[in-house]
Amino acid sequence: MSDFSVSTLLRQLPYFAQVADDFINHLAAQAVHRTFQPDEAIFWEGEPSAGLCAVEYGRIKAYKVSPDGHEYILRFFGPGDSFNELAALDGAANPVNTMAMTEASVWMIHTAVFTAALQEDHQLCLAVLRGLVGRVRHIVGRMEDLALRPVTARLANFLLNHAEAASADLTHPAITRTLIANHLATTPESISRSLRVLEQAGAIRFDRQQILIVALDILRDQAKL
Amino acid sequence: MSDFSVSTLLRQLPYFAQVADDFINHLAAQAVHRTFQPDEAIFWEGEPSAGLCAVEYGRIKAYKVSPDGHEYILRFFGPGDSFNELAALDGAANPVNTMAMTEASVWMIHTAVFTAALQEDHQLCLAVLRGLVGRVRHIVGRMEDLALRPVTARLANFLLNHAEAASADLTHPAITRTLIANHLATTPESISRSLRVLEQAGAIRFDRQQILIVALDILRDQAKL
DNA sequence: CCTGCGACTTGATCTAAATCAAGGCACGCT
DNA sequence: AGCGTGCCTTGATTTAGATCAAGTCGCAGG
Repeated sequence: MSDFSVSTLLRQLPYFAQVADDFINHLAAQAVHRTFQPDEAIFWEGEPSAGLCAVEYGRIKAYKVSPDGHEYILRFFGPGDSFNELAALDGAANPVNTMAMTEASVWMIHTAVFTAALQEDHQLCLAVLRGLVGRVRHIVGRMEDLALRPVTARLANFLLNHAEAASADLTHPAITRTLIANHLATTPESISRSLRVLEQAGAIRFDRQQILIVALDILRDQAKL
Repeated sequence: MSDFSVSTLLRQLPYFAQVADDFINHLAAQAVHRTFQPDEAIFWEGEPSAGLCAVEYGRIKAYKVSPDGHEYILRFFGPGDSFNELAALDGAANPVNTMAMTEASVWMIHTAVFTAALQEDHQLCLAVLRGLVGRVRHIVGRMEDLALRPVTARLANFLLNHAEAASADLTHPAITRTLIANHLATTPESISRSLRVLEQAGAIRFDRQQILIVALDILRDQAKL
């Protein structure tokens, strides 16, 4: 904990960038802190809203599970990310399962506190709206991927997205191939083969377990954008 | 046009339910009207924002096309629906293509007008936020479908959604099997075979080209929810 | 009534990707 | 160093669903 400040964490969230200091402090004072072990569930789909969550540290996944046990990961979160906006906004059930992939520290703002803040602060409302619009645009891209593109193109797309976004860098951490597979709605084996295809095409290289992007243009081509 | 009133149309949109009359009239005064022939494009993906669109009459589809010509329909619209909120909200390019499937009449509110309204009216802002949250929840369900469920389950799910929602009823209109196929990211042949499976299972019946839902519970079971 | 067109059905292949099944490699632990 | 244990790779096989190819049905127009 030491000199960590929840206010600072909240301030980093795009939603709260424009919000007055007092307001931030007010919210921060009501935030609830929890830590999680690797593979520990944070909350389950269908449960009453867990409120708005902000990641202090650690890596988290949001996922769905099919009746026959297949996992589909909708999104990864890292430090400075927030999640569960949907339930925090409408007060209905959590839309997905979330789980800590590493040790993680999360601050949670109760639904009632957050919605009250929205009622009061027009700027906050606009910021959340902006954030949500960006989210939907991103999701639409992912749907297009799932509906229209083969595995290799989805993978190329994934690598492109994460080339810039440091949010979930491909480097060492807990981003295993199985995780990528579950995120792209495919299998580890297919990821392996597709990585080989991209390597053959000259888009990427392997440096001792590391995926290195060699040619963005070739990658873009493979992504069929 | 006769005694049709744009204000009344806007008032029906969930976004504008709580907004003051003057404000509605102000927006209505600035709305641009256009009609479209069957199979006529309304706007293209990537073009500058066409603004917020409201359907007076007709049936419209929002869709993406892959490089190899496959079409994926994200959503259908009918009278009283609005679309292109994303571009209207952030002013960036239209996220998808839209096309009139039948003769259609659409009213468009310029992006600048709409965003100005949002700046001014907190209630409007909250209403749009609510609407968007609902949209994302729905989309997440569709993603889960695409990622985790086979065609028959997706189809069962589709039939369930449209059993209540009169918005796009399965009855006579332009909702052909090819359209359903493109909406569920599959082919007309697969839809045909899956319909047969659902019939066999006792979930639906055919009455001269019509799909009739016989047993909601069996359908729910097939949807693997 | 015939004719032709468009959408649906049905069957026969084909194919991308999932599943199944060994190995191999790297790292942590004793 | 020796040895698991996980994760990744690679190959063989299977399968859901796409594609290809005929028909069939219903309807509109002559």
